[in-house]
Amino acid sequence: MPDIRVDASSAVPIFRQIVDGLRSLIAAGVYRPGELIPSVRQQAVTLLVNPNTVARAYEALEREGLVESRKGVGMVVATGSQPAAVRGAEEAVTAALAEAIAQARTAGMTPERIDALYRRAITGSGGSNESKSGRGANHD
Amino acid sequence: MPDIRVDASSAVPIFRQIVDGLRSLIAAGVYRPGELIPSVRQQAVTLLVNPNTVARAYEALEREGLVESRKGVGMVVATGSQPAAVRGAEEAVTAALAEAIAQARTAGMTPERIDALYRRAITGSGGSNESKSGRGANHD
Amino acid sequence: MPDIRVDASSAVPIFRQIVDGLRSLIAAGVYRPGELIPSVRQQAVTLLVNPNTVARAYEALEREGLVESRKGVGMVVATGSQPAAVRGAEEAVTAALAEAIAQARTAGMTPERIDALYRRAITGSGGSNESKSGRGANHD
Amino acid sequence: MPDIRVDASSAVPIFRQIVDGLRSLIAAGVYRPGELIPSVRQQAVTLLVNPNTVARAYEALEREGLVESRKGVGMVVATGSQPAAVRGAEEAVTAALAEAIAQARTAGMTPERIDALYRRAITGSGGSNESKSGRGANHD
DNA sequence: GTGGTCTAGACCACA
DNA sequence: GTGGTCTAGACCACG
Repeated sequence: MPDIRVDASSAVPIFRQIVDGLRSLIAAGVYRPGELIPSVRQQAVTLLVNPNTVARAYEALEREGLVESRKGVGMVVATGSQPAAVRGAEEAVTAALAEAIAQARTAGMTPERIDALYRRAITGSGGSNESKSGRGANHD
Repeated sequence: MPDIRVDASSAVPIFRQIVDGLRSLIAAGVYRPGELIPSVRQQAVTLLVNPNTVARAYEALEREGLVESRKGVGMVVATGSQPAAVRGAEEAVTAALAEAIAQARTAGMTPERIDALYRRAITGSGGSNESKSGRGANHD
Repeated sequence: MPDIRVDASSAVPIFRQIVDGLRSLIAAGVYRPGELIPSVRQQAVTLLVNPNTVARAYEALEREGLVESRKGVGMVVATGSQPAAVRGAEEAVTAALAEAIAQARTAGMTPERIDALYRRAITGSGGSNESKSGRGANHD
Repeated sequence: MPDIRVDASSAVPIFRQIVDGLRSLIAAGVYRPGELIPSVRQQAVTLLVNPNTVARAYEALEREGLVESRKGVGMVVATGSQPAAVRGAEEAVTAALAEAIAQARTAGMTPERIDALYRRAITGSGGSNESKSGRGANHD
């Protein structure tokens, strides 16, 4: 399923959804080094978004070093991009988690309470890791 | 910490920082029902922001039902606001955590990996509960 | 029951609540011409409001001609004030109704629909005149 | 009447007039789900008000769930907004009517008298349904 | 003194 | 182009 889905009514900007989506696909090995990613115009048609938005996303991916533009050819996945994509995704997730945790701390929550909320959030969203996480967590 | 701090260079809007800060203070019981919160003008001086920005935050707090505006008097903390403030803060944190987790999942991370990132994020930001992860705590 | 009740958390200004309350008491004959109404200070204590607010209300009542200030004595109900109070109350109510109706019209509601809403509003608030109003309207 | 009119000298705030006006247009089906409503700047020019005032109205409409903001695009009418708009408008009118009726009751008016005032208010403002109301009682 | 509203003008991210 | 946010300064009703 080498396709991305974009939610226009989401609070997260469309160009960022595209960046995150492609980074995930590269991290997961769906797009392999050297492979061409869809052209800006094609991607725009596929996702039903403005080409400028796709171009902006591709530009960000290029700055991240995950793709390279080959003149006359298009954007190709960079060599060694897969671990970089994994790292980038983890950094993004860690930053998001840290922000949520900071917000919780300023609200005066104890680490235990934050743990409880995290547990609830991760189990409530399709997760099923309570048996192998080695943590006797009781999610409520 | 009987005061709010505002970071103008943050990505989160100032008025939202004020909302979150006051919600936390109400949740923590610093401001009790019936009590007056600082006036718009006074708060503006304290936080070094424009009065309109404070007014916007107060308006949002009123919509949340945490405070009530008394014309000519000021904004008083609503009765029963404390549990509502706690609930509101937890909902906001849970939503932020859920969003981060969703992002991680789309990047193909395993729950164990997400757990590791969460652990790193919470210990690196002032937390200190990694030793007691046996979790005898009752999180509710 | 010659007392007024004031709701500080209401949207209608306190001074107006006092005006409306006293006007109603005069219209109902509870306060009769020549009779003294409570002093500003006493009324302020009774209603738990700012004396300035009571003074403002009394001023409005005096402008309406419902009460007169007798120097050294206090505010007395004016002669012939009862029908004037009735008239004033009806004018206020008519104005409020007209405003609601105008709002409904700009929303594109038909007179029949407005009638239905009015019927529902008046029966739902302690009224019991659906039998004598002779209207077969179905209030939904 | 595919347009809104704003009365700056009215007691009702301009931004609320805009909210009510657009809600009516959505309720009437003039603006359909998915459609763009006039941009903040354009609406400001049309109504001769400050863009901030329009933005404030649009923000309120978004909180009501009647429109959604698409960054860089504009405000689009939300799906299922039409019945919601009708409901919202009727709730507002009913509340206004109920408030007027409550005021009348505290003034000691009988339901019949209130009916008479309502009749007068609705016929005096462009209505013409007094002939089909089947009501023998025309109290004025 | 209080909050509520409006104007004017600016900068930003996004599409 | 769009909406989102912030500043500055003003006027108003209310208590």
